Amino acid sequence: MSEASGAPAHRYTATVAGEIERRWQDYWEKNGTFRAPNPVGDLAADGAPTGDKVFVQDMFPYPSGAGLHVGHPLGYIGTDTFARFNRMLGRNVLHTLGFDAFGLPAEQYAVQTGTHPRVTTEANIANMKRQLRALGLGHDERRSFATTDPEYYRWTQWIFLRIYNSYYDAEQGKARPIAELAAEFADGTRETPDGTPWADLTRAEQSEVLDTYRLAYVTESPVNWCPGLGTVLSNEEVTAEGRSERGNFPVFRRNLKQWMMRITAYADRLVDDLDRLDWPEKVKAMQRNWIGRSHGAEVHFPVEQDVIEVFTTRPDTLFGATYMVLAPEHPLVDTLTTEAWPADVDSRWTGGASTPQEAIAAYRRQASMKSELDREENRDKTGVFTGSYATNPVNGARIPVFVADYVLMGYGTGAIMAVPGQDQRDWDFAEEYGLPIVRTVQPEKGFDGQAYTGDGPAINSANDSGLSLNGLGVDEAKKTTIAWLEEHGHGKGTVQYKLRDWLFSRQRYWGEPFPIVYDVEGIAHALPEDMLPVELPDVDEYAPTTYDPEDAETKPSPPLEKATDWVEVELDLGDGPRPYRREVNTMPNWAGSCWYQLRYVDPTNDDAMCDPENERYWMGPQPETHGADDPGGIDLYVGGVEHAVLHLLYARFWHKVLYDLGYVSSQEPYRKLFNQGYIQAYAYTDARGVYVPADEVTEENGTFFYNGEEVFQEYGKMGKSLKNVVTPDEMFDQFGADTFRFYEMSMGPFDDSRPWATKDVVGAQRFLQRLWRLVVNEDTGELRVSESDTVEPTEDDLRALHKAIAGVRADYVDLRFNTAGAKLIELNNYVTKTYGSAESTPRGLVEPLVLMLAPLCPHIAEELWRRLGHETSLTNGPFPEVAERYLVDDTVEYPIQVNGKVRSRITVPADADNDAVQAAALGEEKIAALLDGGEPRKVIVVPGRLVNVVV
RNA sequence: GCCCCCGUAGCCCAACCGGCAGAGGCAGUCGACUUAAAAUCGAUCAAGUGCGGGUUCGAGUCCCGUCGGGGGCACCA
Repeated sequence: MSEASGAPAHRYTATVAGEIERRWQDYWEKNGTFRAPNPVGDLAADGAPTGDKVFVQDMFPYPSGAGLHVGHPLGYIGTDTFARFNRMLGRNVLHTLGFDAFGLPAEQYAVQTGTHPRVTTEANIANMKRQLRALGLGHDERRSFATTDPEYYRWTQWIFLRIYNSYYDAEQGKARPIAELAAEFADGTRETPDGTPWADLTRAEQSEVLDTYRLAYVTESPVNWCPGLGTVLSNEEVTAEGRSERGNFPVFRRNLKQWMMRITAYADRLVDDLDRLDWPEKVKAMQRNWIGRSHGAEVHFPVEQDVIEVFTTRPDTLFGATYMVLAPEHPLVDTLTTEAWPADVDSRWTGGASTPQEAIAAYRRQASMKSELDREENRDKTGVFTGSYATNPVNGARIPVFVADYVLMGYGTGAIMAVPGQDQRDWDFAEEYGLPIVRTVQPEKGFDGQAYTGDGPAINSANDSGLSLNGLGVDEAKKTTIAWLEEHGHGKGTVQYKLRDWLFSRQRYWGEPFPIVYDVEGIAHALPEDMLPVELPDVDEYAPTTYDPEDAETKPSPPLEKATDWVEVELDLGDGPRPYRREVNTMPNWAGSCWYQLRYVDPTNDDAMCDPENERYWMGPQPETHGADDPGGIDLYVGGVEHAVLHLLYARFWHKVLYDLGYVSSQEPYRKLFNQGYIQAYAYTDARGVYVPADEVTEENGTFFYNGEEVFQEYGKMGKSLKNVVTPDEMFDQFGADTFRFYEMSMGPFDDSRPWATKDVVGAQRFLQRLWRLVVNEDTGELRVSESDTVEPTEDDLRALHKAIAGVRADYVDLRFNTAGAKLIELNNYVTKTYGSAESTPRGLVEPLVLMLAPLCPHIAEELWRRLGHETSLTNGPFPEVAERYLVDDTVEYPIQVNGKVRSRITVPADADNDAVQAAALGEEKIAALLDGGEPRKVIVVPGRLVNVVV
C-alpha cells in the first residue's frame, strides 16, 4: 500500500522496514542480546550480574489456534518498551514469555479430530512464537517454556506434593511440614483430635487424622458438578447465575469426592498483604470482596434440647432480634419442625398447610426447584414457620424460628438472627409475616427509611444480667456485647469469610496428573520426588464422558480412568512392590500459572524448581528501594483485569505456602501489577443481523454502508465471527513492525481500552519516515548527518532536545508510552522544520532522538544507530541524559488575568521575584488602562505561571 | 439495587499540586511535487471540557446533583 511506484529508492517503506526488521531480529537472536544473567547456575555469566535488576512479566498466554489479532500484543509491546528502556539505563532485565498450554481448546480439538493435544499445542506455540518474533520483542528465549513440558510440570507436581505434605499451624500463622505435626502427635506434644494416643491408632487411622490437616486434601463435599462439561468446577469458575463460565452450562451442587486446596487458611494473610502491594485499587477491592472477611460474633440461641448457632456482624443489635431464620437445607430443620401448629398461629406463617411438617416439606421442595436466576429475579421474601421457638440469650425473649430461602446454607452457619430494625431484608420479611420490629439504634434526625443500618446510639438494649448498651455507638456496643456473650457462654467474637477452599481436581485429560497413588485399601500415597514427573499416558479417548447438561444425577468419569495400563501400577514405596491405582483426575488449568515466575528465574534447573539464590536476586524483598514492608515479587506484571480474582489469588496462595516452607524469600509473587486496556473494534451487521466484513464498510454522514446497503455499527471485541479481525501479520506487511508498535503505544494510555483504526496507523509511519529522512538521503541512501564539528546544535535546539529527554524519561518510567511517543514526534517535527531542507542534520540532535525512540521502535533505531557509525547494539544504552540548564529559560512570559480572564502578557527575567512580577504586570499598558488609576482589590502572582488581578 | 472508572475538536487522545484548554495522530481545507492521481512534503481550520449547581481570585481538574458509556458485586447475615 505504501509501495507506490516512483517512491525514492531509499524511502522507509514497509518493504525496507521489513528487511531491516528481519535483519535485526536475526542479529539479536544470534548474539543472545536479551539474555539476562543469573547469579548462579546454568544461566550465570562470568562474574556477578551488574546494574540493578528488573523483572518484567506478561500474563501467560494460552496458545490459541486462531493466532493473534492486533489486540493481543498490546501488553507485550508495553512490557517490551519498558524492559528495553530499563536495559538502556544499564539494568539487568529479565523478560521472557512462556505458554500456559494445558486447557480445554486443545483437548476439544483432540476430541473432534483425534489429534493428540500435544501436537495441536506445539503447532500453536510455534505459530505464536513466529508472530511474537516478528514484533521484535526482546525476550530471553532461553527462559521460555510451556506448562505442558514434562520438565516444567514435574515441578508443578513437586509443589503439589509440598502443599500436600504441609499443614497450617494456626498459632505460628504459617504452613509447616506435616511430618512435624505427626511428630508432635507421636511424642504427645499435641493431643490427637479424639484423644487416643497416636501409637494406639492404626497406620490407616493415623493417615486419616493427618489428612484432615493437609493443605491439599480429598474430601467428599458439595462441589460444582457440570454434567454438560463432564467435570467439576471451582467456585471461581461458576457465574453468579449458577452456570459454568466456560460453555454456560448449568452447574449443580453435588457431594463428590474431590481434591481441595486449603486456601481458606490463608484468608487473613491474603487480605492483609494486599496493603503491601502496588496494585490497582480496583483489583485489590475485587480480591477483598471475594475473600469477604467480616468480623462479628457467633451467638447460641437455645431451642428445646438444641442450639441454633448464628453468625452476625451486628451483635450490638441482639435486643432487636425478633425471630430467627434457617436456610432450607439447614440440618436442624428436621428436628425443629413440630408435629402441629401452636393454637394461636398466624395464618400467614403456615403456608396454608395443616401441619408444620407439610408446610416445611412443601417449602423445601419449592426452594430446591428454584434456580439461582429465579431467586435473583424474585426477591420477595418467603418462608414458613417451623413451629419451634428459640430463646434470645440477651433478654430471654421467645422468638419464632422460620425457614426461608433468603438465608443461604453456604455462608456463615446457614442460620441467622433476624433484626428487622437494622436489616432491610429482615424488615421486608417481618412486614410480610407480621413480626415485631424493635429499633435498637437511634436513627439520625430526619431518617424516614425502614431498616436503619447507620451509626447511632443504642436504645432498648439492656438486661438484668449486667449488659447495657444504651447510649453506646455501634462499635463500642459490639465489643461490649461480645465480651458479655463470652463471659456468659452464649457465644464469642469470630470472623467469617466468603472464600471457600479451592476445588483442585478436574475430570480432564489435558492437565497435570496428580503425583498420588492409592493402595488396595484406598489410602492415598504421595509419590516420592524421584518418581516425578508423572507423565500423561496416551489414550484413545480424550474427552470425559459428558451428559445431558440438565441431568444432575450423573457422575464424573475422567478420561484417564480408561488408561488401565497406566492407572494400575506396581510400585515400591518403601515396603516392597505393591499394587497401586493412580489418581485419575488432573489438576485445573490454574496450576501451571501459579508459579511460572519462579521457573522463569531458573528455567533449566534440574535439582530444584529454582535456586534460592536466583530467586532472592530476582524476586527477593528490597526494603532499601521499596520500603521496610516490601514483600518482594516481580517488578512489573502486566495483564488483563479478567484475572483479578482467579489466577492472582491462587498464585499468591501458592507463593505464600512456598515462602512459609522456606523455598522462596519473597512473600508475594507480584509486587507491582498493571492492567492494560483492551483494543476493541467496530463490527457491522446488516438488516438481517448478520455480520459483514468490517473493512469493507464505508461511512457517509454518520451512516454506514456495505455493498450499498445500510449496515449498523456495534462496538466491542475483535473476533472471527464478528468479521472485524485485524492481524499483526497484515500490519507487518502494510507498515512494518516498528510502525505497528508505535501506533499501538500511541493510541492512548496503556490502561485504557480504545478502538482499533487501521486508517490511523499511517500517522506512525509518516513519523518514522520523517525521522529516517533526517538521517538517510532518500534518493542516494547516503548519510545526511553532520560530523559533530561541522554543525553544532543551537541553544534553541538544545532546549527542545533536553525538554524532550526529560519528558520522555519520565513517561517511560510511568508507562505513559502515548505521551512519550508524542514528545518524540514533537522533537522530530522541530528538527525537521529546522534542518529538513538544510545540507545536513546535526548529529547532536539526531543521535539522542534515535536512542529515545529505541524502546518503542527498536529495529529502525538499531539500523539508524548502526548507520550513524556505531559498531555495537544500542540495547544497553546509552540513554540520553538531561542537562538541567537547558530546562530553565532566561525569561518567562506571564499571562496577566483580570478577574480570571487573560487580558495581556508580560515577559520578565526568570529570576524576578513576585513583587517585581506584580509591579511589571500592573505597569503593563493595557492593565494600567483597565485599572484606570484605581487600586486592584487583590493581585495573585503564581511564580512561573501567571498573574491574576482582581478589581 | 450497591460500589468503582470514564465523558475535552468530526475521531483517537494531551493538559503534573486547581493557574494561558492543546502535546501528538487521523480526517477535513489550502498549497508544493505530478500531464493527472496516489504516496510524500508544507501550511491551515477546529472544542471552552456531557448537563445543572457549588467552593475559589481562578475549575477540564475539588464538592453536590444529573445524564450517558464501561466494569465489578449482588439476599454474604
